[in-house]
Formats: sequence, structure tokens, C-alpha cells
Amino acid sequence: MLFTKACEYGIRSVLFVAKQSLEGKRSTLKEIASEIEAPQPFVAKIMQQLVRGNVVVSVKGISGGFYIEPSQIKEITLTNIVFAIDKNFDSKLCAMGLKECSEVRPCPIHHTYKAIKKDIISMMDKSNLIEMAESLKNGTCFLSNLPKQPINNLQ
Amino acid sequence: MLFTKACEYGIRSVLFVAKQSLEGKRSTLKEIASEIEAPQPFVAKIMQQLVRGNVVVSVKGISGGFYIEPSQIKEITLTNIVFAIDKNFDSKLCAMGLKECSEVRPCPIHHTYKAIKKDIISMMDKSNLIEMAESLKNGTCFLSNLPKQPINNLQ
DNA sequence: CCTAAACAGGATAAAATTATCCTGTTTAGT
DNA sequence: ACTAAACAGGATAATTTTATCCTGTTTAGG
Repeated sequence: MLFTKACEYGIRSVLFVAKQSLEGKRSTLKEIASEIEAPQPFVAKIMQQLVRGNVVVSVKGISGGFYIEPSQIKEITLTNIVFAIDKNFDSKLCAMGLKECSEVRPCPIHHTYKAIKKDIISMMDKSNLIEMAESLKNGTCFLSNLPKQPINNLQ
Repeated sequence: MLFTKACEYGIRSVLFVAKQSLEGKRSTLKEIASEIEAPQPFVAKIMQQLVRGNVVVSVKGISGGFYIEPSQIKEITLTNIVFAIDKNFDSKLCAMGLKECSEVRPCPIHHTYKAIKKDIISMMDKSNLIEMAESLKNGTCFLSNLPKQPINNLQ
């Protein structure tokens, strides 16, 4: 598992908020949790971290909710989201858990894993919110599972 | 974190046992735990899983211990080790935790992550024990941290 | 055949992660 | 002002992962 569950929920939450923000809508906790099919109190905790990490903005009170300034959406990457939630996410760590794994004292898979880590970080840095949120709007990608009872729009 | 702590300990344990097996030596739990700097009772549990998964062989009784048949060492890969310990290790899972993420219904990072997963599996399949154990013997890679009090062999 | 060294495995404990609860504060609308 | 909707944050609970404990079985060697 690359990301913790908290990160997974966080990424999905931010993507939903970004998509809604593109349409000028704020999202409430209830809407986010329902959309991403995650427990609302846990999502609340994660959103707090994202607010503190300046990934999303929260507005209290009636008609409040979470949003991202549309001009900011293109600046945010997966890296920003993940680090806001999981301070310990550090792809620099050794795959085998060695504290002193390094170029001069490599673990047996150091060199292979190094290439993979580079790919992961590159993927995370390149994954910017605007592209993902727009794909969600286009319907070329998805955030949630198919509904259990398919809705027949033709009836 | 790509692997769980149990997998990390497991990989290091197997590598040590493989190296010792190349020299015709069995390894006891005490030796393994000490070498890889991990808690002995936890390593014991992990070794049990590796025995059940046919990655290593155990011999009970005095002068017993763990070993790998030298002819087998070249057949074992990281994949074998990891799956023996972590039944849930499944790189097919979605990076964002979606149950229904697929080619026809991809999550926003499905395609990028797919390439990374392929690399990870490829790395794991290519990492075979014999090469790693021999590198350990050669001293071109390492399993443990540097000793805290450097031993001065010249005195 | 007795002993000590070594693995096996069930039960339990500790720590980390995930999830929930409750009370407080903010704020739009009346 | 009052109310209801919404986020904030501390405290607690449940679950999973990590770690330990204890008793049993095996076996080489005296």
C-alpha cells in the first residue's frame, strides 16, 4: 500500500472539493464523506489537516464548507496533499527499513528501489489538481464506486 | 511505505539466512534477530510464516535453525517472500483506495500508478535471492547498520 | 533417558492507525 | 438576539499492526 487510508481519503476529498470549486460550489463535510464513501468524522479530521496545510480553505457557519481558490487549483499536486496529511510520508526511506541505507552503504535492493521512488515522486509532483478535477468533470475518470442499484434514467 | 514492517524484517531475515546457507550454515532466531536488529519474538512469528510459505526450512532441536536449500536460493524472489508474509500485499489495488478502479472506470491517477505498479512487480520478480545473497557476501551491499562503536582492526 | 538448545504456536500486551463522540465556536438568516 | 448549519478540536473507542510471553515439541549429545 503506497498511501495510508487517511491519505487515500484525503486525496479523494480534495479532488471532490476541487471539482466542486471549479463550479463555484463549496462542499460540506457531509457531501464530501457521502461522495467518497468514507466515515464523516474521520474525513473531518483529515480536512482539518488539509486546512492547516493550506491545501483547502474552510468557511464556518451556515452555508459554509470547504473550497479551493480556483486560481490555486493548478498549483496543488498529490505531493502537497499527501504531505499535509502524512508527515511521515517520505519516499526517501529504504524499502527494507534500514536506517543507514545510502549510495555508499546500499541495501540489496537500493538501486532498483531508487528508480521506483523517483517514479513515484515524479508521478506525485506531476499529478496536479486541475487536470484531475477537469477529468472528473469530463467523466473520463471517477472518484466513487458505481451505485449499487443502477438508476434507470429511461423510465 | 511500500512494505509493512513485518515484510521488511522478513526480507532482511531471508537474505541473512540465504547468505549463511551459501556457506553451509544454519541460522538461529537469536542470530537472525541480532543481525537484522529486530525484536526476536517478532522475527520468530515472521519466520514461522516463511516456513509455512516454503521460503525457508526450519530444523528443531539442538543445533537446529533455519536454512534454505542452496539449489533453491536462485528460485526465490522478493515476491515470494512478501506474499508469504503479507497475504494482503496486492499491488493491483488502486492508489486511492477505490474498490472499482479499473481500465473502464479509472481513478484520476490510475494510468500513472499502473506504470509504477508494473515497475514494482517487475523489481520484485527480478530481485532473486542468489544475486542479493552473493552481493552481501562480496560486501557490495549491506543488511545492517554500522556498529555504533567502530571496531579498530589495526590495534 | 535426561538435559539443554532450538523452533511452534496460542494467548496476550503495546503501539499505531482508524474511527467516533462531544462540546465549542462561527455565521447566515430571521 | 436567536437559531440552525457548519467547521474545530480535544477526548475516547475500535481495529490493526507490532511486539511479547509462555508452554509445548523436537532433537543432538552426554
